[in-house]
Amino acid sequence: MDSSTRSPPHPTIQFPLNLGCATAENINVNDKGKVVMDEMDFFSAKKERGRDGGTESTSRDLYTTGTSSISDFNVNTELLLLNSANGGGDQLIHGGASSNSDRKLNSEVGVLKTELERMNSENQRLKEMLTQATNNYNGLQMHIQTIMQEQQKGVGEEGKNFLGNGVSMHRQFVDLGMPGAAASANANDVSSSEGPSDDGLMASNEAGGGREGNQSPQTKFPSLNSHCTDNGVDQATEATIRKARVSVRARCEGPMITDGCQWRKYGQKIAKGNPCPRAYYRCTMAAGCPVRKQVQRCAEDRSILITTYEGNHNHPLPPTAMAMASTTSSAARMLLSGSMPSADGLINSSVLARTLLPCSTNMATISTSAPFPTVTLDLTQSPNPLQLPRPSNQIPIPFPPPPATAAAALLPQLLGQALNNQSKFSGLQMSHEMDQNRLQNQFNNDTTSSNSLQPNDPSFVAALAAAITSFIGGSYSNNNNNNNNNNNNNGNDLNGSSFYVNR
DNA sequence: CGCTTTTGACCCGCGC
DNA sequence: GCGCGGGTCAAAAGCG
Repeated sequence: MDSSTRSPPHPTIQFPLNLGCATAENINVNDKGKVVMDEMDFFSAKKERGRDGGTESTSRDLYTTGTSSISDFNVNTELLLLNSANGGGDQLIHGGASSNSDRKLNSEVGVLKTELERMNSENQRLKEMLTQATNNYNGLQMHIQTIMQEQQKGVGEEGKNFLGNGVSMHRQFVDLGMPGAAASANANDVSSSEGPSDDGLMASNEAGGGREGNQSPQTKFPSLNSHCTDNGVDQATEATIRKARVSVRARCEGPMITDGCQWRKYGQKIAKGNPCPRAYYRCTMAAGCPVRKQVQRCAEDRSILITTYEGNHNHPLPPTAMAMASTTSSAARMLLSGSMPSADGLINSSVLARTLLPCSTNMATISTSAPFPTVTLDLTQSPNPLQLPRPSNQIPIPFPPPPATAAAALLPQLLGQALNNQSKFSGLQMSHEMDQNRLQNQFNNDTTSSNSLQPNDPSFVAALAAAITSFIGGSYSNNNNNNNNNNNNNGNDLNGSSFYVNR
């Protein structure tokens, strides 16, 4: 694409990230005007010593031992100690320690050695604790999935599941042994690097080489019908979650809203009933990521862009992308949990809307009557979708940024939280709650220390306000991480959107 | 040259 | 069984 036509980086939610190395020395502005962080040089000390030509052997021995693997970090204490005596190592080795100073030095070395051994053992103990915690987490997750499966069975016995597409649900749940199992494991491996996360739960059910649901697993894997492993349940649930969708309606003049992810267009269709083409995108931030989205303009109002997300990422995400990812995950899980069933398949939005935004109504709709259960966020109906409960005048944000980008980035996060709260009632969100809280804390960072934000809670609203304020104040300088997401997300200046903050 | 976009063809589910 | 519509594939074209 023509880089000259690119719009300036879009503001996104700012996530103050202090890695302890953000000094004036390692923040540079590259030739494209972007602020970049220098890589931390953990070996600078080594270089220094190497240049000095001094005790290079000491540092080399230490570093080469320690950099083979982070997890297997072992300090060669013996070598270090032998050489650490400021040139006196030879004396220690060759028995030259006959003086009092040498004996004193020797005892100090012994103390240090003991201290290092103690720290090593402590490190080992911490690693064991981490392993145990991970195991506990996995066990809980398995337990949750089992409960979900039982609940699904219970619903199925009633002859019809809440999604209203029992046949396809059955098919999806039988998709337990799709060849994507290996890919799923890999996907989980990827996500596990960031700790417990929902991201890894959404393994691709298309990794088995095909379109989901196209081929009956009963014909492909007849033996899978009779028994289901826990792992299989996970995959089946993930496959089902992938069917759930989150739709965002926002006023946007550009081709897409910015959501922090990288997308690649793979198709375009003229859908019935809408002269505007529907574009199909898939996430390209990681190979095999199952997340897709559809982008289509509203037929009635061409300024409204409808973005529908499907699936969950199987890779680490930038913070702004996490917002969307958590939304889709939460929405899918809520729909799966059946916590808000409705006889006619259309769920009233009031509960969700009230939970989502106390001051706004009728902007969130959940529909299970569609081919796929869909949560729709309408950012266009209310002129104040993010109206905050402050008794003051409403003013539009006095900045030229694309407001709907912020709204689109914020609301999924809120929706995710709201949906999560809804889902709590079904008791199915234990692990996800952890993720949500983690995300929420990250989302709010130093603006709040809440461990369990509630959308109805004033603290939540305050946190939201802080986030928006943060977004407004520092958005332009914090968008580089997320707007390397190629050209797809560029040019979408959402000037026509209605996004206001009361002050 | 590699990546992305375009676009016609193809596959599949669903309703009649 | 047939046609329609949604979704995806993949070759060709475009672009930097």
